[in-house]
Amino acid sequence: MSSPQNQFLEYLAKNKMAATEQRRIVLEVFLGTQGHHSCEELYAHVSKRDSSISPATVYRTIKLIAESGIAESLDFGDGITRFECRHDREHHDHLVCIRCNRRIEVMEDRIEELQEKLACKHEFEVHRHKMILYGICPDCRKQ
Amino acid sequence: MSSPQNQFLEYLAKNKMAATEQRRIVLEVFLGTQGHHSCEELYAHVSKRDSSISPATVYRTIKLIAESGIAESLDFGDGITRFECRHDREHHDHLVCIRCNRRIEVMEDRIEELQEKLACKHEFEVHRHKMILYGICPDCRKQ
DNA sequence: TTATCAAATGAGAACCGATGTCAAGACATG
DNA sequence: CATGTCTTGACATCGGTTCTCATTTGATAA
Ligand SMILES: [Mn+2]
Ligand SMILES: [Mn+2]
Ligand SMILES: [Zn+2]
Ligand SMILES: [Zn+2]
Repeated sequence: MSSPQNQFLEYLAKNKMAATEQRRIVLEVFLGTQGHHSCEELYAHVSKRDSSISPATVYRTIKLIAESGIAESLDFGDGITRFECRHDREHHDHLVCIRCNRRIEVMEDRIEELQEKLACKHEFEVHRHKMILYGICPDCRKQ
Repeated sequence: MSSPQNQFLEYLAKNKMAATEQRRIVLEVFLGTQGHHSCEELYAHVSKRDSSISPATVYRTIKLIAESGIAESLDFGDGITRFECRHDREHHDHLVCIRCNRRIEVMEDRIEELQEKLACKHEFEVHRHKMILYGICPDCRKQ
């Protein structure tokens, strides 16, 4: 498997899009982060590297990065779209603490299997799914 | 179990809120609908009954109806908050067609159980969850 | 009943993440 | 290089929702 940088360049080439300096920088900054980040947060990091890059370019570029398969967009229901890196990572879902917003990443094969069966039963062809469990995390329960 | 009307009145009384004509009408209109409806759609129906009621009141009231437990707010990820009636209905999740937006309601006890176990494993106290499977519905697959 | 006053309403402004517009600038191709 | 298209930064605009505030209404007590 190629590096995310090459994967992105291939995606750009295949779609006849230019490999600009801004796109390279946004990708580098994104790859340098961990967790789930909003465009606003990414823009703050990008600005430190090159303050001339605009928020609009960050919005545009992270969307391309997601379309190339390197990032996944996440919607935790608070009106802010976040992105996380998909490169060399397995699929997972999230537990979200409604007190402190802590997010725990989880994966349960049997749930995934049952989701597929459930869809199959309705002759539905699943492309993706979203499963979020909202509640109180261990730390917040102790308080 | 009392009627949703009484349940709402009890909720209002308990929170020292007035049982206004507008609130009664929005509830009646909401109860008269089936499926998943946005505030804009509800407002259109409410207007037919009483054209003096404002959109803001519909937004405010449906939120109270949800807080009272009669409605549930749904987020299918398209930026529009929808509401569906919870009164005398079991919990369910949704399959969403990314072509025609058709929504199929599903319920799988084993998934619900595994979700609870999964949360338990992380010492997480689940309050609610969201599970949506996005894909192509049977009708759209045939095309 | 009627008076009282906090609560709710309608109208419209404001919010805010995100997208659109467009002239100026940068990239790929020869 | 020169060319033509793509991309960019700046800024306007969008749309669902929330806020603000003067006016009206409903709950409670006289
Ligand atoms: Mn994650
Ligand atoms: Mn439903
Ligand atoms: Zn927490
Ligand atoms: Zn369909």
